[in-house]
Amino acid sequence: MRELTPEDHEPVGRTPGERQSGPVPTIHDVAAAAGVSKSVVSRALSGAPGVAARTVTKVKAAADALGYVANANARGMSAHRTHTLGVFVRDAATPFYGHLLTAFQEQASARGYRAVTATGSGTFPIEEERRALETLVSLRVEGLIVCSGALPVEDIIPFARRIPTVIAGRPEADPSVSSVYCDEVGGGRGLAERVAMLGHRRVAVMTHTAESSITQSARTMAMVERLREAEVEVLAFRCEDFGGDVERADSIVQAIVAAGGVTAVMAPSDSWAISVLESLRRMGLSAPTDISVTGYDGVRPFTTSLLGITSWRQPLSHIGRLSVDDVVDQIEGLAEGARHRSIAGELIEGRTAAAI
Amino acid sequence: MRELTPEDHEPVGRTPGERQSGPVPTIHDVAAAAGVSKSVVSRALSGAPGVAARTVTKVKAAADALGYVANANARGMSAHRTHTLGVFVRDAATPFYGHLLTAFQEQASARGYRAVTATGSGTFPIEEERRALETLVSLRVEGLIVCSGALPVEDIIPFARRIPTVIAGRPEADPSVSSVYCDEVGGGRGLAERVAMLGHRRVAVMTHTAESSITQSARTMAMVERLREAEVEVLAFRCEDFGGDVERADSIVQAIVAAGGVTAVMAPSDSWAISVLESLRRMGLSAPTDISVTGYDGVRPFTTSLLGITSWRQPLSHIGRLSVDDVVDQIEGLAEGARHRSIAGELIEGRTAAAI
DNA sequence: TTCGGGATAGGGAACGTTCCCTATTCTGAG
DNA sequence: CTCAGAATAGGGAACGTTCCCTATCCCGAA
Repeated sequence: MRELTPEDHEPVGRTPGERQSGPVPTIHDVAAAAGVSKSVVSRALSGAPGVAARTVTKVKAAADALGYVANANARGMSAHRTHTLGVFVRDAATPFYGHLLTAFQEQASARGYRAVTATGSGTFPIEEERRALETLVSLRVEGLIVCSGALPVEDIIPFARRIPTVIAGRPEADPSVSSVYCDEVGGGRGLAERVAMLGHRRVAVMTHTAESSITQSARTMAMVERLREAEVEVLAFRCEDFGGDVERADSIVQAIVAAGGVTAVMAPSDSWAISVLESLRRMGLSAPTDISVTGYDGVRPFTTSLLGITSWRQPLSHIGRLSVDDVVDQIEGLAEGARHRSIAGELIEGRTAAAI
Repeated sequence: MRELTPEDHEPVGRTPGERQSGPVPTIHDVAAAAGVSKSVVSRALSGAPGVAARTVTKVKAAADALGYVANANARGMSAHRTHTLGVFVRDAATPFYGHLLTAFQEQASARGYRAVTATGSGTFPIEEERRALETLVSLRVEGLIVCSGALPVEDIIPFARRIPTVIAGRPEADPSVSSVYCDEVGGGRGLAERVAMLGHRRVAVMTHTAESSITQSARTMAMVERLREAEVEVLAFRCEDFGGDVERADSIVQAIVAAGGVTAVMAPSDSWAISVLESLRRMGLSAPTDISVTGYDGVRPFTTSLLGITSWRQPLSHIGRLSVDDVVDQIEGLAEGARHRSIAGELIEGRTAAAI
């Protein structure tokens, strides 16, 4: 995208600001308007018993008229409950995290909680992620859902000791934090099995180290393992970055082609698979004619039939739902201790991988 | 995606929960640990003057040792400031909103604010969106950024009267609320001009009503207008849903093909364009050979060269940045009143639209 | 008529901060 | 040695709620 200059945005108009109604009304304002005490207002609006029906009506009318919205900060202080879940996702712009976010929000409200989200950006330094969790804690959220392929579990544990926490979307087996994830080993192996069954004997796997992505390293290790079991020759290529960076992809694909005889490339994500396919295209090659390509994640819009990526689908809405259930169960004392749940994914039969 | 059964997730393990360290420490705990008063702790940690250097060191050490994180609720109450911006996006799973979210977060932290996000899901009823804004207000955010193609401005104005507010990513000219958006008229017209220049004389435009999407109706109206100016015959097809729903797309595309002689389809978004391309594919047709197709938005991953969608790019990170600047300027009294800023987008020359 | 007791309303403390104001300590000049 | 005044520390109110406890009201029964 070209850099936009200041000239690109034209002020269309501006009107003098008349912020009305003065400061935000408090419970005292409502009490005064309704001619009752603040205690009565509190009970009337929260539906607590001990208030006459006609008083409730009167109070509600006064609250509506003033546009009263109770101060959640004060409520949190006094009631020692915020009914809020803190969600951290590494990169909201990625469809993978975006879908998780939506699932969290839906299930949280189904369970009677609000979800407050803090986000990073793809290139977030780890230290910033820790600070984001701290921000969430400062809001006194009652539970924490952490979605980051990068933040080490040791950085999460201190928070988990204080607040019910779940690590979502990545394999984690630490006994002190709950986790919900799509079975990465099963997924990596399943997809690799498919590639082996298609008859490929020399396969390039794009790998991560655990430092750069805990999730993706687990699945790519499983791919390598399963391919080797099928006596397939495996060539590993490091791709430490998160999404598919153009130059990175180009150089990796060139190296793969230069290695000679490779008939399939297994990318660690759909995003990377797209970058690989783009690189191949630039080199005048295409999948699966010249070389097979697989992705991983299986989330819209990557799954469009136009691209037909052969991939492995992670049931994100299910992961989201179970994650929220886990923290809420912890909060409400319905569950004791950390639980680890691994959910099965499934193969997406695309058109980018074919028999040799 | 098939429905996952409970059998799909296997508990991997569970350990007895030992939530340590008791309740979250307060400023009093830190004060006791450091052997000073709470006032000194407050000043030491906030960097306020009037505390001896060695006391600051001592207090910080005590706070670290206890894992003290100040209660933002209490701080907000006392200081009458929360340094928090409330962001509402309609559907976090959509790359369009996801990118905006990232931009908001980055610019907010650059300006010294934290951003708290509330999300809907594509099918959010309007009433729920209003409640989400109320939730944000209850947190006493200092500013509000609203991103929803659907929520009518009348529902936003009551909030804008109380709190600095900006409507982001959609054209809005109401004098009482700021807005930042990509020039929808310029974009719709620019893309239509391109289609006309390619020689198309009979074009299908997929339109929205303002009720279903304020943003998309503005751009499609501009498309229709510009095409008519070029004396191109325009056939309008309603597509009230938000993203590209498969059956919906199929029936619309069938209607377009049945209309006969249409050489180009202008979709209201890239998401819809993909659905249209998929439908065409199912019908054995392809773009641009049989019919040209254009999208709108120009955001990753829709912009992949593999799809090569002819589209119009909205500079989302720029929109995000200016939106945050606008609310923050309002909060800090650097700007008086509502401002409307329209930012130019640009044509993406793809391969799905060609000369007739 | 009086009184008990249920229904309803009000008062006040507490939550964890910040911020203002006062108390104490320290320093150096006269 | 005394004292002014700066530097530093501490005390207390306030923020807007909730929640517990007490006060008031009203009704019916004795």
